[in-house]
Amino acid sequence: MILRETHQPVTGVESAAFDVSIDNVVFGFDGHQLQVLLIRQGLPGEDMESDRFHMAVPGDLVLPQEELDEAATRILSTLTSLEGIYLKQFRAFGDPGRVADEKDQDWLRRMRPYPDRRVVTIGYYSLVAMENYRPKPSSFASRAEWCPLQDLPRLAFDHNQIVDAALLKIREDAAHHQLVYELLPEKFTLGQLQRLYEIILNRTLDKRNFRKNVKKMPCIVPLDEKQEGVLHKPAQLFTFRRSD
Amino acid sequence: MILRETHQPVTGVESAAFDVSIDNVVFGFDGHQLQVLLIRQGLPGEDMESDRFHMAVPGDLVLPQEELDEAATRILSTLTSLEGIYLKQFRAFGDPGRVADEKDQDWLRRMRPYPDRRVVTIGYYSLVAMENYRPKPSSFASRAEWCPLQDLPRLAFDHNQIVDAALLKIREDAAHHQLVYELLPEKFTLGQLQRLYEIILNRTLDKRNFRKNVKKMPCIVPLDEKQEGVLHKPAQLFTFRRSD
DNA sequence: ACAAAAGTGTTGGAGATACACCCATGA
DNA sequence: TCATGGGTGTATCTCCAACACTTTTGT
Repeated sequence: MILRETHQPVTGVESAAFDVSIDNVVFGFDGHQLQVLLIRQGLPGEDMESDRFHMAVPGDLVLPQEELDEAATRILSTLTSLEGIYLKQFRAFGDPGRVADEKDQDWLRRMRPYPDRRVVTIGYYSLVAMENYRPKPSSFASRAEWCPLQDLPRLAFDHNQIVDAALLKIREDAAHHQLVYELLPEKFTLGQLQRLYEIILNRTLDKRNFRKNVKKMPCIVPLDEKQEGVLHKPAQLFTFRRSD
Repeated sequence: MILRETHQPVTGVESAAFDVSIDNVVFGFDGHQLQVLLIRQGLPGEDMESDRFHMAVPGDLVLPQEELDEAATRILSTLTSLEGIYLKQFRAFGDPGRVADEKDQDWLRRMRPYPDRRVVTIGYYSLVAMENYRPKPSSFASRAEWCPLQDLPRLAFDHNQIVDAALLKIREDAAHHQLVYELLPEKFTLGQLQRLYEIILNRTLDKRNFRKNVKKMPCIVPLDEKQEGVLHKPAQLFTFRRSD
């Protein structure tokens, strides 16, 4: 039976209305492992260290007149001060109970105008060169910080699931030679580039074959510079040329 | 400025509430071209032939306690009687004006309890063997019918955009040797299979090479049957074995 | 001198591409 | 007999995988 078929308004307004939110999974790369950007969703006046279960991926409600992509950009920059980052939508999450867990209710009741309203969230992911971005906490997000993917704590709502889904997605995308660019600093070594691919693709690569392929890519160009201060033979530095 | 930061309820309830809907892009294959399943969203008592601008992809609102995938399945079967079809989420559409067009307002005002509410829709796509499914109209959807992808009319809301996005998506997925199975009848010829790939991949394939590859797939098995009633040499029929 | 990562070529196999003619049927 | 799509094999090329040793720096 479809309510709208009767042309009568649905009864129980609140139950029919949804909130729509955005959750951004921001991946960083420190040269060794993938990291995820988390915020501490503190309640006002609460000790920030008190409870790790309020760790969450940076997300918030979409405003009434806002496009989804715009919302994702706004929310990320508000919560983490990250600007000019390419965000890509990857999936919607709409389990009716995704926000109903006991551990999340307290926060919701204090921070959301309609804490009981069902929330459908749109997941976005993004890749960031960690060293270029040292996120500063905003007043709302009590703290933003990088966390290695391996030791993610239990996150708010269904955010662990959202991170997992985002990871699957970037694995797919990387196999197709997309992205990657965003995760590295402006100058990088071929060793770093290879480690990044190995982590994303989740397998080891042959060094010589890898370098052969890299040489064929016109967008990766060598610089007249070498690494300094490393305790081994210094590597040549490379950079990306996007306009090629 | 973030409203929730103040811990005050947002004013203007209606403007902050969203409807969430599902739109299903169902592709069919008739042996020659791709088709899309459309419904005529007639207003009650209106002549069905009166206005082509109410053609739409089968979609409706998500119910308050319904998972998104469930909603997609329910909505498709309610509107088209199609059952047991694999639906895959591919993207969310949230342009604030996506439902505001003049041509759509009349229908919304009569069929939706809150016609002015912003609607975020989650797009699903699906592939169907056309001959297995002759959709019967339900009472709500005045008529469901296949329409060749080439001559889609102007559709309701932003459905043309949604169909385009779905098409892009299945092209991607087909390059990865997924799906396809669903689009063919139980018994098919290699010619049909090749045409299907050519249409989805949007390029021509070499017949001999194509057949070489097919022979290597254990899931495509020859039958002891030939085409009948065709005006050329009858082709051998094949079928899919999913359990291999 | 040693530890640690950088850097460098060749070979063999698998898979993709290109290509042209005869066959069976219905009209 | 003709028009239509069905059906078949070979030669070449490109891409990918496997594989080991020398080099340069800091300590």
